[in-house]
Amino acid sequence: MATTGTDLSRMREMNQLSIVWALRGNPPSTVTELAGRTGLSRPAVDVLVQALVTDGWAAVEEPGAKSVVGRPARRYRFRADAGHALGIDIGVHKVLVMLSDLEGNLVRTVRRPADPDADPAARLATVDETIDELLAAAGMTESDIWGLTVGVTGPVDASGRTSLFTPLPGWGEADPAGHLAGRFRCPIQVENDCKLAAVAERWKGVAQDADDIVYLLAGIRTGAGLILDGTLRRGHGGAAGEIGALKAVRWLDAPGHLAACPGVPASARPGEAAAWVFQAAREGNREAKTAVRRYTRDLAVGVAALVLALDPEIVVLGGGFSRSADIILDPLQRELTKHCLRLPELRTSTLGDESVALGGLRLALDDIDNRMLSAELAAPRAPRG
Amino acid sequence: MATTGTDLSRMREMNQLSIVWALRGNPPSTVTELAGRTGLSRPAVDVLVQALVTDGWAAVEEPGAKSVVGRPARRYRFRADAGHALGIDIGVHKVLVMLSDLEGNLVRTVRRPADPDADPAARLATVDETIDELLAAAGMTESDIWGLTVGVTGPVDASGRTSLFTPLPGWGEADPAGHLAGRFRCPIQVENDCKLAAVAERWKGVAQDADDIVYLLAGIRTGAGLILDGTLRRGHGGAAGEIGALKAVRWLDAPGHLAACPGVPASARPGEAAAWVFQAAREGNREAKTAVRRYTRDLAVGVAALVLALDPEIVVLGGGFSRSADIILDPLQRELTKHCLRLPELRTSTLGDESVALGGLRLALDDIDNRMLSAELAAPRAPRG
DNA sequence: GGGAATTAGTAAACTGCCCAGCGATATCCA
DNA sequence: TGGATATCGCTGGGCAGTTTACTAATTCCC
Repeated sequence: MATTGTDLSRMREMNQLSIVWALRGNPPSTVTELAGRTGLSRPAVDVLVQALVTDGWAAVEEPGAKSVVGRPARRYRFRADAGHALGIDIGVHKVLVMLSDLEGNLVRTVRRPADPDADPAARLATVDETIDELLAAAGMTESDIWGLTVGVTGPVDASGRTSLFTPLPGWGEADPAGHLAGRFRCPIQVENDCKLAAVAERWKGVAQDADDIVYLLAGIRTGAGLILDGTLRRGHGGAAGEIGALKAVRWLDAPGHLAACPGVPASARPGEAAAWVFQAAREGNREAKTAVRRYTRDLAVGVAALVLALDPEIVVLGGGFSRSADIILDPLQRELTKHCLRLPELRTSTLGDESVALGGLRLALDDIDNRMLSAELAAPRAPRG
Repeated sequence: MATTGTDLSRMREMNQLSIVWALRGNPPSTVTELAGRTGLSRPAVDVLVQALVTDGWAAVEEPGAKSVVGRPARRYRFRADAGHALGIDIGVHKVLVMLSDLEGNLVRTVRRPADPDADPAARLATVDETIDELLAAAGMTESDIWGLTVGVTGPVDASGRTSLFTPLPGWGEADPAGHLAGRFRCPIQVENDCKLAAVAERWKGVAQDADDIVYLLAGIRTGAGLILDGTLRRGHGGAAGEIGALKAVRWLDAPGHLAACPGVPASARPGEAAAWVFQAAREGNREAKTAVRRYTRDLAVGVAALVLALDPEIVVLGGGFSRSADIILDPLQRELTKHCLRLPELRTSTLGDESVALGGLRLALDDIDNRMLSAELAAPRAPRG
């Protein structure tokens, strides 16, 4: 811990930041309210917030509703539109890009389909087109983006590559960060999709109240993302949560139990087959119920390993199959009870397929915050890393 | 993040703390050196360090060796003896108590044997006697101790109980924190022994350079402790790392392969049996080698699960069997290679059976540091939580 | 409608802290 | 003994936040 000395100017910066933090996420606030939140005196807040206004970080909200006694106070709000962030989900079947302001309010979302067999160059071209469409529709340029995160499948190493393995054809050689660095000057993060989905669940999903979360991606692929002490865990090589690679954990084969269920229409694609089985199980089809039981049995081994390793507060069931949580949740819970010392709460994701892009937004916003905390905040422009 | 406003007095406290941090762990320092380390000006450091001296946190080191040109500078040192911490290991066969000063320098260690079958009351009585002996020998009283940590077997919940399970007879009902709170007024932590050993390895052991560590306790019992991002992970219920509870992970049975090896002397106690097998394997005994192979095969499944779940940088092999690392390490590494995506480095603990008490010391010292950071530091007395 | 009550905005004086700079001091070395 | 070098101790200046007091703008209530 290299606690470093402080002087007056740094103190002023810190107080200014504390006012930014007190403004953000709150309705337009009076100087008195800000003084209460920050612990500073009213005159101090006054001069600091006025500096924020002249720098463009804050704006005066004119009177509005006046229903209290005394002189009506000026209200200040954080100018969340001073900067923006992008969350980009490069999936197998789609590219999804979300744009938010500095407070995390969604400004615009653009989705484009992607060919599952597209090579990396074609896929990145689709990403570029999607970003083009979104920026044009929002009336922005690359320089308005202060940070962005790309979500991809497979474990991501420190350089932003997915060298170990990935279901995207040829993607091991792709360098999305390098590609996007060609047009964006802001910091670019690349992260595994499960990890981003986990972040999203804690931000806007069903796990907002928990600090220790295992996110389970249950779909055609199976994966996991871990949040411990409120922070995303990447692991030393970015491969945390890849428990599916263990042979004793039958995650690779687990979805096969669904596809192999007798009665599945021969023409069904993988995702459709699973949906068919879940629906059949719902209607009482014995063979479908067996298939689901086998699936959850295999799924549970890996989940139990993660639960025992990490002792989380909540396990979030996400991914495509979470739409059929009504069928999966009970058998999964029964299986987990067999394995675990202490059963964490099981919850079902409600974010749908936007979770990866959403988590990417959160990570980009966190990065912007960190840069604001370390660097001085001058006029609102992207604080450089 | 509730960044709160700062005023002058708080700034002074922070600067004073930054000087404490700059003094600590360094040889006696001149004002100029401290100014360089903290980024503060010389006069500021001067007045702050003098305040530290009058408060008893620092002391002047008189001249000493003078081999430089110019007027010799006064040298100040941190008074590490202003307070002390205890690390207490309540094991099955022994009670070990270690005393250190605020810099973590070991002052004294006392060890007493314990009856493996002793009930909690008798075991706590042994703990008390050990502490008595140590305090008397060090010429201290309970009030000189600013923080202490107790290491016990089994997962420890938030209340300091080991309610889930423990190899110590009757220990599930024991309340070591409550017992010690009777004589110590300082904060008392209770923690799982594997977790403390992991902390010790990062502090003074073989994993000082790593932030993501899996500590493997390999002995008559098998267990694990996790350090991620440089911090001990307890899990929401304190049961992180208890992967051995998974049936697919054969940790409970693994040591059995050693005890069941043909040729083990019938009279041997569990630990001696294992030592015999390792020695026999070293001498080329085929059956012993098979037993070791089986042991490491079972051990590796759980380790692989932890490695895949967390993607650590280093796996530390500790516990009683780590004395035979020369025999275990190679087969373990071979087994792990089969299971893992990316093999972390395997290292063998060198701390012996002091690691639990040592880790307890570190945790107690960390707690003291945190209290110093949050509270103001007046005269040196235990900063209250 | 007008005064009391209440709350916000503003200006001044005050305190505390760090910094820059200067002369005094202590030691070494030629 | 005197010069070189580096620390020590002190003083004035600047800056940030607090306190205090006063003015301004409303609402409430008689």
